[in-house]
Amino acid sequence: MEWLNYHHLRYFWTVAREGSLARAAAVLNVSQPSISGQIRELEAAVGQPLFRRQGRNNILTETGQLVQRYADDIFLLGGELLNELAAGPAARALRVRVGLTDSFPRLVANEILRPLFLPERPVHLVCRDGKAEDLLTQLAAHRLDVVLAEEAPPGNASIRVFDHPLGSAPCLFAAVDKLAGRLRTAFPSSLTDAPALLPAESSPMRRVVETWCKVHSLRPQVVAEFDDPALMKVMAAEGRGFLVLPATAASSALKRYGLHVFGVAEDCRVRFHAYTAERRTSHPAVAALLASKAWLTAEPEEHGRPAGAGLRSS
Amino acid sequence: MEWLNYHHLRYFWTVAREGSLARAAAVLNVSQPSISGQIRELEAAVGQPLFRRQGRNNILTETGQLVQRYADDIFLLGGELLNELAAGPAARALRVRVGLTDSFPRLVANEILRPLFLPERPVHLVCRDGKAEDLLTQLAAHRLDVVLAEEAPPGNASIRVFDHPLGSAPCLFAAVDKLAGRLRTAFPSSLTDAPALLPAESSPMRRVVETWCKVHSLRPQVVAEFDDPALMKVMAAEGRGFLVLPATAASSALKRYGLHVFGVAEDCRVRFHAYTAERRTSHPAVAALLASKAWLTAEPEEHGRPAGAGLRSS
DNA sequence: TGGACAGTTCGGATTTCCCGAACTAATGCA
DNA sequence: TGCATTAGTTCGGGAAATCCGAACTGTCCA
Repeated sequence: MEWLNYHHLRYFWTVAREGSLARAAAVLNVSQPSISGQIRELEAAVGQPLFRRQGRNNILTETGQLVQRYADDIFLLGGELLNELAAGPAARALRVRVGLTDSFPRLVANEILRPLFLPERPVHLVCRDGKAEDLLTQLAAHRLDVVLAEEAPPGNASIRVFDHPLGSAPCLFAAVDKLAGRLRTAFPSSLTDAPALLPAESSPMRRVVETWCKVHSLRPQVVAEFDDPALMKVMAAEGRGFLVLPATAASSALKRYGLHVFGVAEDCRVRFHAYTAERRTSHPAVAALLASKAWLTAEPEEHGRPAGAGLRSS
Repeated sequence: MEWLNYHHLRYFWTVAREGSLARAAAVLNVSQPSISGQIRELEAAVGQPLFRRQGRNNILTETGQLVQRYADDIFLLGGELLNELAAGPAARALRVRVGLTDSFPRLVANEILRPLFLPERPVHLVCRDGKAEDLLTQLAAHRLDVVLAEEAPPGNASIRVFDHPLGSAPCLFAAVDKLAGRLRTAFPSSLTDAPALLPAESSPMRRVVETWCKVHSLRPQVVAEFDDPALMKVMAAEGRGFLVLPATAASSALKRYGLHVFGVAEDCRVRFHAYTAERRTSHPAVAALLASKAWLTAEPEEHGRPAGAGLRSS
C-alpha cells in the first residue's frame, strides 16, 4: 500500500463516529453496501480488521481505534481548511514572508517592515534568517516574498532576482559616556588605536567600515568582532570599545544600552536592498513596503555635507 | 462544496511541492493531463485559482499557499498513520482507557491499575474522570475499556454492563498526631462529637461511613465535606478533624500529610468494582487487571476479627 | 523566427464507485 | 420455540470518476 485512500478513510471514520453502517449511510447519502465495500477495501489495504462484530453492532478493534484517532485529526484539518476558504481571502491575514540576511540590522528591519502593517487588512509576518545565498534560493522557489539585504544581489547567480534599493544610512559611532567623550574630540582621527567592536568579517557592514577607514587612513584597534549584534552592544555597554551602527533607528538601541553617539560619517553609508522574485511584485504588502521609503535618510546628491561631527571625504 | 476531495488535494499538493506539473506527474505515476484536470476541479470547488502562471512555471496564489499549509499537515498525518500501521500492532503501545468515578480514591486506583503495566508490551493509559452515569454511557459506546467505581452498577439502567467485584477494604480513621492520640482511646465511641472531615454526600464512601456510624450509635461532628479528596487531606493535616480512608494504599497518603491512624473498622468496608461492556473482555490488559486481586485485603468470611484498635460489630 | 519546454483541451478507454435485490446473522417478542 | 425486526453482506449491472494519448497553445531561448 503506497498511499492511504482518503475516500475509504472518510467512510470508515463516519461509521466509527456514528456507530453503525446504517446511520453512516444516511449521513453520507449513500447506500449500506457501498460503505460495506469501501470499509472492506480499507481493511484489506491496512491488512487488519478495523471493526469486530459484537452481536448486532460493530465495535472498533485496537487498530481501528488508532486509525480513528488519526482520521479525527485529518478530517478536522480538512474542515478547518474549508472554513477558511469559505471565509474568503479578504478575511484572512495577509501572509508576508520576509528573509533577513544574518547581518541585517534588526532595528533597521523593524523600520523597513513598518509599512507592511496595512490598515485595511490583518497581516501575518513570517521572518526567516539565513545566509544571502539560501534566502535567494528560497525567494526563487517562492517560499519567501521578499529578502532584505545590505548589498546588491550577486550578479553571478543563475537565479533571477530583482533588486530594489531602499536607500542608505550614514554610520554612527557610539560608545559609553566616558569613551565617547574621549573620542568625540578630533573625530574621526581619534579612532586610530581606539578599541573597536566590529561586525564579523563576512558582513557588508564590516566591509563598508573597513573601506572607509582605509580611505581616511584610520587604524582602530579591533577588540572583538561579532556575528550577533546584540552581543556586540552588550560588550559596548561594558565599555570595551566603540561600535558602528547605521543611523536609522539607532536611537532606541543606544538608549537601551546607555551608549552615546560621538561621531557621524555621512560618507560611510550602508545601503539597504530588497530583493523580489518578480520585477513588479503582485503582493500588496510587499508593494507597500517598496513604495514607502520615507523612513530612510535620502541618499545625498553629492558627498560631503558634514552633519554634527561629520566630515568631508577627501 | 460539502466535502474536500482529498484525491484532488493530493495532486495539488504534489504539484505545489514538486514545483511543476510534469515532475508531479512523474512522481504520481500518472499523465500530465490527469493532474491538470484534477487541479482544475479543485480550483472550481474552492472557487479561487490556486496557481498563477508566471511565464513557464506555476506559482502558488495566496489561497494556494493556505491550502498547501493545510495539505502539508493532512498528508503528514496520513503518512504517520501508514507508518504506525506498517509497524504492526505488536510494536504499538496497548491503549487502556479507564474511567474513574469522581469519588474513587486515587491511591486505590493506582494500586488497582498496577497490573496493567504488563511486562510484554508498552502501555498507554488514558484516565478519565466523570460521574458514574456518564462513564457508563461511554463504556457502552466503547469509548472506555473499563470503569472503576465504589458500588455495583445501577440495575435500572438500560445500558448493559458487567460487574466485576474487586473486593473490599476496611476503613481507616486518621488524624494529626495530637487529635489521633485523643481519639485512639475508647475508639470508636470517641468519635462522637469528634470533628470529622467527610467525603461529599453523594459519594458511596460517605454512605458507608454514615451507615456504620448509625449502627454503632456514633455521632461525629461534621466539620466539612469535600468532593476533592486532596483538599480533604490538606485540611486534615491542619488538624481540623479526622478523616476516613480505605485501608488500601493509605500509608503513603498518611505519610505525605503527616497523619496517623487511630482506628480501623473492619466491619466498615468500601467495595471496589470494575465495570466492562462485555462479560469476558477481549482487552488483554483489562483481563490482567481483573485477574489480579492480590493487592486487596480479602473480604473476611465472617465479621469481627478486631485488628489493632478495631472492633466487633454489635 | 523556429525549436524546446510546460501545460491545456479533447475524445475514448478504464477503473472505481454506487445501487437495488436477495441473502445471512443476531435479537426481541409472543 | 418460532417469526418479525434489525444490521450487515454478497452479488450483479450501471453510473461516475479518473486516466491516457494525441493534438493544441503559450513562453522562453538561441
